[in-house]
Amino acid sequence: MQFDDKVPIYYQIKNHIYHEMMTGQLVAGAKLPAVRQLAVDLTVNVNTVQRALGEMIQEGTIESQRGKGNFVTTDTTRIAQLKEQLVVEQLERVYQQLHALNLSDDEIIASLKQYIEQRGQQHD
Amino acid sequence: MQFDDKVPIYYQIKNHIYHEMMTGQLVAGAKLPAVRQLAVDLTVNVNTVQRALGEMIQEGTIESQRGKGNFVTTDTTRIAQLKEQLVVEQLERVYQQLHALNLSDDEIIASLKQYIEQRGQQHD
DNA sequence: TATAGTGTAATAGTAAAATAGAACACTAGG
DNA sequence: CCTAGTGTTCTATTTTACTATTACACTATA
Repeated sequence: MQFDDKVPIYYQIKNHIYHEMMTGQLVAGAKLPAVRQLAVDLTVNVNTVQRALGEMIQEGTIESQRGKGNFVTTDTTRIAQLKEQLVVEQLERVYQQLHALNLSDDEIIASLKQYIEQRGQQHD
Repeated sequence: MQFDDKVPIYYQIKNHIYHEMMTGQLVAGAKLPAVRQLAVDLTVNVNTVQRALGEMIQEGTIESQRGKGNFVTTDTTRIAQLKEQLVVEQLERVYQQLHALNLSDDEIIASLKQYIEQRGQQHD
């Protein structure tokens, strides 16, 4: 996996797992790969994986069972809340950043539309 | 100034100065505060300021004159290009992140609109 | 009960970012 | 020429993220 060196790896691992939860690669109650396997897959150290998982356990996203493995929470409401929270965090950040570049509300929306339209002509 | 501990301070200082350039607090050709003064203003070490400025000098955003000070480039085209680049970088990031959370193109635009509308009812 | 697979924890070492402090180089003005 | 204000550079130290390695704790099962 390739990482952005501007943000901590353990933080990017969290986002990676969120991604798999939101896209259905990891459904509610599903067992995650073993921490040592994740470390190999992501080409990082076990402790770095553990740090990411530790925070997710703290926030109730995944549940740990010693000797068995780590599992996505079965609380689907919790997962839905998490997704909403992650989306809003992204929106807040981009809004703040573009606002700081002196773009108006309308310009922010327009620039995103334009970006996605142009992107659609080149990708997918 | 308050910093996000998830990203290097020198990097946030660059964004801070970009912000002032884009909002007209620092016009083309304007003299920046002395590095030691900036360090005080931002409650940060001189070397950290210098690292941020060094990168901006490299990319042609500001020009350094030993003994005189640091100045915003007079090349307004360069500044306009920079703004466009910074905007696109933000759009790319938020698009990638929201796409990773399984939002469609339309959902991404809709969620941003909704966020800005709701925000407008509470702020400014 | 032995063993393999799992999570957890602790120690030690490396690298990058940031800090603190000092020194050096240049400019302008008295 | 001297001095104050500026950018520039250097060394040393601290902190944080990450890595490497090992050990421990628990579970399932042959």
